[in-house]
Amino acid sequence: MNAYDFSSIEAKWRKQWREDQVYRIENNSEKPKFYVLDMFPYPSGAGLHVGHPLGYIASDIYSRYKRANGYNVLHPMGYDAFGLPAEQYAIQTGQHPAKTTEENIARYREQLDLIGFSYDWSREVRTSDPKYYKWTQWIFIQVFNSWFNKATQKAESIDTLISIFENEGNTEVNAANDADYNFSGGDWMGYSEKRQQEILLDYRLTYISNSLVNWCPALGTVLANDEIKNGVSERGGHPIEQQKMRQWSMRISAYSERLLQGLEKLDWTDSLKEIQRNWIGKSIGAAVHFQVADSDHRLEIFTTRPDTIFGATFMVIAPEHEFVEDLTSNDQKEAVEGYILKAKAKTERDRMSDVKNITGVFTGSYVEHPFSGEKLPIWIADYVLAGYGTGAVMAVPSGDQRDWDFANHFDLPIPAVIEGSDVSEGANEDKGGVLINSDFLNGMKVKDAIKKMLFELESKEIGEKQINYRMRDAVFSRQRYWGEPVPMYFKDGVPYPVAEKDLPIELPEVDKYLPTEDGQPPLGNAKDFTYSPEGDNNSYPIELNTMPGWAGSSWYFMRYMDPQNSDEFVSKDAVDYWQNVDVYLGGAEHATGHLLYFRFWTKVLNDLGLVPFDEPAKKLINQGMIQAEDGQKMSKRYGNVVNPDDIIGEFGADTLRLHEMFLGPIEQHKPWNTKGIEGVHRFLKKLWRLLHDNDGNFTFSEEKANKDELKALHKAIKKVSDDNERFSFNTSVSTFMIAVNELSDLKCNKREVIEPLLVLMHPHTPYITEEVWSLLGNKERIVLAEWPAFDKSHLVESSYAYPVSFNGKMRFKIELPLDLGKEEIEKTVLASDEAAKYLEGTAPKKVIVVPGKIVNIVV
RNA sequence: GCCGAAGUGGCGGAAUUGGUAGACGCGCUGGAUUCAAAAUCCAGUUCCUUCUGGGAGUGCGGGUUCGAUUCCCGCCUUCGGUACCA
Repeated sequence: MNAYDFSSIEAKWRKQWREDQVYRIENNSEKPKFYVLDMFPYPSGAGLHVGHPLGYIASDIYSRYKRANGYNVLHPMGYDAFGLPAEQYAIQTGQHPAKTTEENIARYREQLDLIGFSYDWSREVRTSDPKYYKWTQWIFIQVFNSWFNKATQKAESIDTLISIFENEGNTEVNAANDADYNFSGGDWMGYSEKRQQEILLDYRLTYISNSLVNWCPALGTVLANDEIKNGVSERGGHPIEQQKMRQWSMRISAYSERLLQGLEKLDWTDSLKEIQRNWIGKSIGAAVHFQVADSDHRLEIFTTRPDTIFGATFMVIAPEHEFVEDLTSNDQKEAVEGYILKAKAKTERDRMSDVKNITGVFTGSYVEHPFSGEKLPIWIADYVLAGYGTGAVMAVPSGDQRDWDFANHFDLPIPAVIEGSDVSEGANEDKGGVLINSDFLNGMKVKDAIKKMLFELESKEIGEKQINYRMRDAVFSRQRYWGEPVPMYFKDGVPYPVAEKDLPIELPEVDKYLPTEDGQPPLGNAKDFTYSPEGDNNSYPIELNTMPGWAGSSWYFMRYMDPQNSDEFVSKDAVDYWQNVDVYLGGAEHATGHLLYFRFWTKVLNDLGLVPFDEPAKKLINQGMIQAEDGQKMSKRYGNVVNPDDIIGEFGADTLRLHEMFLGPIEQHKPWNTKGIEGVHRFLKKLWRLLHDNDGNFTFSEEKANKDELKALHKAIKKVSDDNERFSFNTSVSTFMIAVNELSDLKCNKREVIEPLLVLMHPHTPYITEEVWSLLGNKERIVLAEWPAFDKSHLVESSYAYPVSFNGKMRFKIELPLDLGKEEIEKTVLASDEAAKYLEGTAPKKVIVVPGKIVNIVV
């Protein structure tokens, strides 16, 4: 044996570990469980660059560390394999996306294997595998067969709703729904099956609706709100249009409150929780009904400031508001129609870039102010959004800047209702003031005035307290090929779920991946894509939309627990043992997408009694991005991609792992640094030299370790344990370096010290530690070794070099026994020659002594 | 605009509970070894300075404290989220 030959060492152990199946984990164990999960990747054609494995390395270190500490650690990996790029490629080349996906996965696997991860690959999942998406479809059907009971704040089986309908109709039921009609139990019993199914669809947790969606013509599909950034598609940056389309949606809005409250008990970063809170967007206010003058209509508005109602001088409704036509007077008809036409023509982007441009039109109608009786004009303006609240607001120009801008532009009155407001300059949105010009609210503080007004509104029956959420239901249809088929067929225009025994509905073959000529999604190209339920000779059309990318990733963590189960999505035993994820690692960019849907599905499955927890991941760590050396994003386009395979070829996987960790804190963004890699590589060579003589022969000693050697070791045990516990893997690397430097200085290659050190380092650098471990004659793999116990007696010192400060500035050190009392310390320090120099003969004003820490002298 | 996170040497970063600022590594400088190089080793490396010493210093300005990178107030910059949410 000679120099540190990482290539052959790593190849040897890669093979050996695979043969020994050292990373295989059982569902039955006496040990406590621990679940460490990485966000699984989409296998793109470009392969991995050095930024991708950062989080995987960190989670691998943590998994190995936990395993060494006696846990049964579930640490799996798989692929989020459905997605747009494979399909775009298929459209261009005609290759089946399954084929390119397969190839990309093989490439990913090769790269991941080189790095030496401890994944239990027997548990791999792929969302595009029919054996997997069978259960995605099955969960979809469970969601379809559920409704949300607002009284219990839980999803329940649709059967309980049906029996309520049979007995008492829908007037009393408190459900999340889209039904704007009432019926009695008798009515229900008299309805046709079709009508009943249509009604149920308004209550189901997944439902079909004709709703305004974000249509992306370039991608040929609709997109969810979280897939749009700055008014264009996140993928590709294409323009978005608002369109009414028939879509499947999921009623995530029913879970707004629980998704919000659930954040409290999660150990996620504050910034990530804040992003989710903002996205959910809870606001507490009041719904107020304004009687439209000379009309039967009552205009319902939402406001968070009911106290400012006396400052309302006009109403504004969205261009899409349902009353637009009814409220438009004859002489305003032309103007209104022109305005609405213009508003419709604007894309999302135009509207956003047009914020400063104030537009609007008067309808010709008025409402009556419920307290003053004054007539207030109703305007239409696109600064009011149809999708939020009721799509109508009472405009209080002195209290809301947007209303102020609008009033200022159209010359409408701006009366102040808060003391001290300067309405000539702008609105006063401060909630700390006192009410004026407001009848019975005069002199009250805003908070009290809101309470009083709510009471008045409710007693006059013209309004009530209301809570609104910004988060909308999630569109669940994609007009694409490469996704899970929706397991629904249509009979008489009504959707029915496919029977469980007929799942999965497999993706049919098509001859082209584009929409059909009559505008159907790509699945419309399939021949005979129909379904015949048992006992029915007819065949019915199957839903042609596929599921969105987030479907498979919303529950994958459960499948890893029991990946081969063909009878259940996961067995009760497995999910009871493994529970939810203890540590989840991934990027913060999934804050409003994956991480919300992931929580949502978990809550639904929990409500339905299918899993015993209602949050998927207790702790979440967001790893930062590695930028290219030039500070830019690492991308093929800029030609600055660093491939981990190349680094491994030149320095080995241990060096790559160590270097990625040494770059800085895991959650921080940081540029790749090629120079620094030689430093960690040198360190590994130094470790190697510690155990090899000048001729390259392996050498070590069986002698007992002395005090200094044990001190160096136990200092490292303590520090590395602490650091690993708090995911500070960069500082554990520097601790290894310090330990090896000290042992090199001490010329210590004693087994008693080296073996525990190897175990400490093993999570970071599995290959070299396993090699040395086996050279030391160990038969068991280091992968299975126990974490060394820390013994603080090795660190106990009898004296300490006290830093002595004058006015907080460290001047010199003085070695004193640690058992010395405060007074003696003070006396000894003040009597020292060193101190005399700084005291210059004067007595100190004050002396602070913190035993074992510091001495500070004030002069 | 609003919300969140962060600003420390030439560079990546460390300082975990208010207690020696700059650990560890890179880079750089000088030296040893070598015919030479690679590799390795040793010493130095925050800045200023009148250099056996002194002064300044953790984005900027204040404050609390014997003592502040750490706590408080006000600003600046960078990054991330969000974008008329009533």
